[in-house]
Amino acid sequence: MKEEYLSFKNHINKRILLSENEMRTFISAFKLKKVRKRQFIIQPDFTATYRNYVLNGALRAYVINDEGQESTIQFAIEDWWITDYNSYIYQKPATMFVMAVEESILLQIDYDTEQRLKHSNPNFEIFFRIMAERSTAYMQRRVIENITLTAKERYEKFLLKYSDFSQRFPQYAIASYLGMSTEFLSRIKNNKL
Amino acid sequence: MKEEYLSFKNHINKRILLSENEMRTFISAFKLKKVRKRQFIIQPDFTATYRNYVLNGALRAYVINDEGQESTIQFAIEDWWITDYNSYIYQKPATMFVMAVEESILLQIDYDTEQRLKHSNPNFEIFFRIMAERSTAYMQRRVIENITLTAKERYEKFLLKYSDFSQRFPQYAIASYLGMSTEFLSRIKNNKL
DNA sequence: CGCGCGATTGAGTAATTTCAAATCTAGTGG
DNA sequence: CCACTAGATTTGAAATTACTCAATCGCGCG
Repeated sequence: MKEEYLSFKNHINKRILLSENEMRTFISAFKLKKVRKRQFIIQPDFTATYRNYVLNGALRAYVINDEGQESTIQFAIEDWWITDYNSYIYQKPATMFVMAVEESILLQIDYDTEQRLKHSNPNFEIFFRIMAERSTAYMQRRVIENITLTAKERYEKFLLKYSDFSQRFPQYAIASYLGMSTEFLSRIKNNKL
Repeated sequence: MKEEYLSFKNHINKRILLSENEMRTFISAFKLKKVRKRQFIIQPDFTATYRNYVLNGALRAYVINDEGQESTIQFAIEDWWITDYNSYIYQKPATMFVMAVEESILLQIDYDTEQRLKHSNPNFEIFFRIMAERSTAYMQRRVIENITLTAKERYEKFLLKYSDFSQRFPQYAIASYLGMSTEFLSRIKNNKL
């Protein structure tokens, strides 16, 4: 087992119990992929082929509406997953951009390989079920925060939970993640209200 | 197979392929539950024991914040599932209320039974994995709409997608689902802007 | 039949956006 | 390594969006 896969192995161990053999099988379904800064791994109209685990680096998923406004859907740094979820699970064209914000190293599994993996061993199926369940819970918490909190409260909560993110992603991306304008976030940060 | 379970059977068939035998096993893990109008099936501080499929009726999940303001998290009518998702999957105390808005008939599975069911047959595991995946995708679409659309746009999209809901749930519940005040929704509806 | 909750309306206010200009910053080529 | 530039952030002022509070209306349920 390569040293660089340690965090991934750890990630898996936190979710399911696998034998050494199973672990090897699981990990070997993933391919190492390096992406340069500003490189896109997913673009609208192309179907998302991969589910991506971030070994190293930082990426951002966002959509662009008719007026050209960006909305950040997801951030990912080390030990996070990222893809256009809708596109990946339904295997239909993406609506998102997923771009590397830093030079990054990913572990990629493609859709067909994932299906085969899951059918080959119920433990693998369980792993993806647990991932999906937690994603749902996570998304639901985000919905709740979005509809119940003010812009300032959303930003403060964001800082508490993801202090790393604010160092590694541009302010305008964070603003659009939190559903507010760049200017307004700037004013919140600098207490200009 | 009882006639009243037909919609449930159909719901399952759309997601996985089961033998007659498997279908019987699966369905028998659920218990029929009738709830009266205004009855709570989940309350804050109590752990959500059940995942609930709605055979008949209408329910609403909501949270109440420190200032006493309600926010609707989810609606459920026939052929929808409802629970406090966070509470159920992590088996920790709920933060939501789930209340029957109409007299309703539910199919309930409790947490332990669900675990046993999943471990007894990979097909059942697949079913819950697919449910969770689709929930994540669904939640993500809701997040996107929340951060990209104005109040009016959110309401219009809601009407298109869930025209049934606006008949069966009170206006203030829909407003809080969409993250706006009751008064503002009323003005949108009646073009008083 | 009336009570009470939910929906509507009006007026004033708060939150947030928009637009435009100024300032800062990081990356690029010379 | 520095100067330049494009992009990112900040600031100000005005406009818009949405909320709050209070009063009224409407209607379904007991």
